[in-house]
Formats: sequence, C-alpha cells, structure tokens
Amino acid sequence: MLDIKLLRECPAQLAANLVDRRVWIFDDLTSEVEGWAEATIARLAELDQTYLGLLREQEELRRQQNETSAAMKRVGKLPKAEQAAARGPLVEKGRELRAREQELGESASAAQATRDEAWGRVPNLTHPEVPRGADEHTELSRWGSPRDFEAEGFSEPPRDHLSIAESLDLVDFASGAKVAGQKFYYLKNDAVLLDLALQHFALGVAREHGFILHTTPDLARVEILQGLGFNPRGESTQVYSIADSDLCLVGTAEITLGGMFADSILELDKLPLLVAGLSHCFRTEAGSAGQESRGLYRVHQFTKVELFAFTTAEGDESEALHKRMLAIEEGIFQALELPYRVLDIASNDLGGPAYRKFDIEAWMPGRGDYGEVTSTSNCLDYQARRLKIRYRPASEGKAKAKPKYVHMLNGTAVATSRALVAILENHQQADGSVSIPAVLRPWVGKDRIVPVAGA
RNA sequence: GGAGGAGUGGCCGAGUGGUCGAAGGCAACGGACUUGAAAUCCGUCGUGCCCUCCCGGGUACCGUGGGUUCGAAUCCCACCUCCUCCGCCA
Repeated sequence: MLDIKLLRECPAQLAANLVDRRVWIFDDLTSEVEGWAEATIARLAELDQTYLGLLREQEELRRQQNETSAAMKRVGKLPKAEQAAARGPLVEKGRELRAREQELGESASAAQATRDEAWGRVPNLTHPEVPRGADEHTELSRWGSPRDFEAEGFSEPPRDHLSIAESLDLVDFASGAKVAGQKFYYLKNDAVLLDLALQHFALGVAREHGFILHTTPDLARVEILQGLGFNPRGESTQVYSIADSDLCLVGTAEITLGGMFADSILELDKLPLLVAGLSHCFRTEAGSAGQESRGLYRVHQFTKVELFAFTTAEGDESEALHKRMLAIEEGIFQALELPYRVLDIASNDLGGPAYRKFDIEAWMPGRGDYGEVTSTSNCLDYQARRLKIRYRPASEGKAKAKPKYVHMLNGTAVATSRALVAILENHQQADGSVSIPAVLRPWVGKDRIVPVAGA
C-alpha cells in the first residue's frame, strides 16, 4: 500500500505509473478507455474526499459527546437536590449524540473501506531505470555459455529434464497425480538427496552473507498475505486457502519472513536485518498450461530458500541492498555451474508491491531457452506500511525522531524444483548420466547420477 | 481436548466506571557537573488520522471485534495470543 498522501499531492505521477504498470483499479476504467489512468486517480481522490468529509463530521459529534460527558461529571459537584434536574437533559443529549454518531460512524467506515480497498490495489511506484512496457526487459548481464552438445559428440539433441529424470528414476508424476492431483510429484532416489543438497548449500551461502536462518510455517493468515500484497481471494489467485479458517498455504517464505515483524518497531542498530527462510511453497497455478509447465518447471508444490531484508528508508540503502541480493543469487548459480542471464523486469510484469525486480534466468537446453530460476524485488515501504513495520531514525537535535516505515526486499536463494530442471538439463552427459555440481557432491555423496541397474 | 490465569507506551510495570493518554522504572535524547568517561542531578520523551493563520487545536488508540452506559483501560460477550495444570500424542 502506498502512502495515501501521494494521492493528494502527486496525482499526475500516480496516473503515469498506472499507465507504466498497465494496472487498472476499476472495471469500467481499463486501458481501452481514453484517459483511464487520470480518471482512475480522480475517482480515487473523490473516494478519499468523501471519507474525509464523513470523518470530520464524525469527529465533531464525538467532540460534542465528550463535552456532554464532561458536563455530566461537573453535575456530581452540585448540591444533591439540583443533581437530578441537571442530569436529565444531559443524559437525553448524550443519547441523541450517540445515536447520530453511530449512524455516521457506519457511513464513515464504509467510505473508508471502499477507499482503502481500491487504494490497496494501486501498485508501487516504479524505479526510473525500469524499462517501461510489456516484455522489454533489460538484459543486464550474462554469465557462462550454453554447452554445444553436438560438438561434445551427442548423437541426439540434449534431452529435457523430465525425460532425463524419468530415465534415471528420479521423479514420479503418475503417483503424484493419483495421490494429490496433476502437477504434484514424488522425487525419488538421488533427486531426493540433490533436492536436500540444494537447500543445504543455499542455506550455507545465506548464512555466510549474514542472513539469520529460519525454517518457517508453511501456512499464514490471510491478513499477513494481504500485508505483503498477495491477494488470496481474487479470482486469479495463486494461493490455496484452508477451508473454515483464515489460513492459506504460503506460496513463498517471503510471506512468513516478511510477516515476522508485523506491528513492530525495529531497532536502528539491527538494520539492515537479514533473514533467510526455508519453506515449502504452494501455488495453484490456475490457468497456466503448455510447454512451460512440463515436468518440474511449474508445479503446485516445491521447496525454496528465500532471502529477505529489512532496511532503513535512508538514501539509496535499499537499492544497494537489492544489488547485493542479486549478487548473492548470481554467486549461487555460478557455483552450480549454470549459465544464466539477468533481467531488469519491465514495468508491466512487476508485481504490485515491487518497485524493481531482477530475475535470473538459467539456460535450459531442453527447451533451448532461458527460464526463470530466481527473482529479487525491492518493495520499498509498500509492504511495511500495511504490516506496520517501522524503525526509529537517529534523532536530530532535541526531538526524538518519528518512526518511519522500513524498506523490505525479497529474493530467491534457490527454488529447488527450478534448480533441478537446470541442473539435470545442463549437466546431462552423452551416456545418459548427470554430473553433479562440485558444491553439491558432499551432500549427494557421488559425482554423478547414473541409471539404476536393471531399470 | 479439559480447567484456571494473563495480554497496558521502544521495554518492564501500576491502574476495577468520569480527576487516565495513562503512575513508577528502564532505555533514548538535551543540559549541568567532569580533562574525558562512568556515576549523580535537572529537563524532554507514545502512535495514527483530521484541521491549521504552523502557534497549535480536534479525534482515536490500553491484544482484536462487538455490547452495556450520558461516560469504558476498567463491566459483559466472542475471538486471537501467551502462561500454568490435566489428558492425549509424534
């Protein structure tokens, strides 16, 4: 959620941002309508003014109520004989004020709810360097180069991870579908160790960079999800909800890590506060299909080590940290010996809370293209505002400084399913085996995965 | 799952219907003392929102949401969380 003051002070900037993000707030004001963005902001401003007007009226009535109570208190000091006569009209007035105040209060909170619901859907501002548009992501860098399988003597084109995994007996989608539905799966044999090795490795890297390690709940309250900008109730939601409760399965530990410090004031000397979390991630993946969803690439459940950071709002501290988080992610994929490219994601593709997002896409020989394996976003104070996570800046002069909202950043250390896709495809050998990246060998206990005898 | 107890400012903690935005302490900040520091002493010190001629004024907030009352931190109900005991269990 953005600061509502922006609506009153910078309406033009907000309208321009809606265009950049291609996000509409009201169903009748989509990009097909001329001047939709300005009209959207104007309507938001109107909702805001309606609420403020009602609020002022309500506060005036409350002031009168308080006045009446104070008068009643003074009645107690009158001579006993006069008290009853003095009390009567005041009780009457108090009753009347209460009735009016309650009625007005209902209109005021309804108006506030309407405003907040719409305002909450307004996306974060966008970093000036972010490319504007749909798919015009800026490629910031590339590392490594895709293998030339033909030159290496492969008689056939490289296989995709699903075919490799099946031939090495590493995955069982059929049983997954039987037990939990399509896009659920069992990992088997060395894939289990590989999956754990990736978690162990990523957690080690996170700790080396000063992140406090956590395992987190895999469920969270709706309220926390919303605080982080997730919409568990929308029609195109990615989130599983638990029936008859206010709980959801988390789609990422970003939710549980970000929610940890809701309603608190963090100590300045503890910032930046770096936390990492290992969790399962559950996604409905409603409506997604096709090539991209083959095998482990897009599944309903996977495991992820997530990086999360809370920092001050001073200067470009969060931007510097954002680049640091990207560097950590790059270090992980370099250690896994996976060629990749880094994208500065274009404005249309940014999630609502993100101010800027860098994706790492690893080369995936099976489909002959790059595929997303990590993502790191700087959300500034957008999430902190609704979650009420603040810090107290250093005081200047006499007065104690007012608390400010922290900046919050998140990033993937490793999502094991996607990393498995990249490892299996990039490290496949002509004889059908898969070479294990050196950094993972201690945990897998071998250099390569070879076909199971007799399989 | 059953029975009891508790949730108050950054932290600890008093407060059982109006004199309470809330004692006291800690921490923090400003100052005095000191060569400097510590100690001591004096002072300041919650947050959101609304209005403002920027001096201030109003309103709300004592776990959350309802209710009783002219008036609620205080009484009632529901929920959340924590603690103690019992039961069950990996």
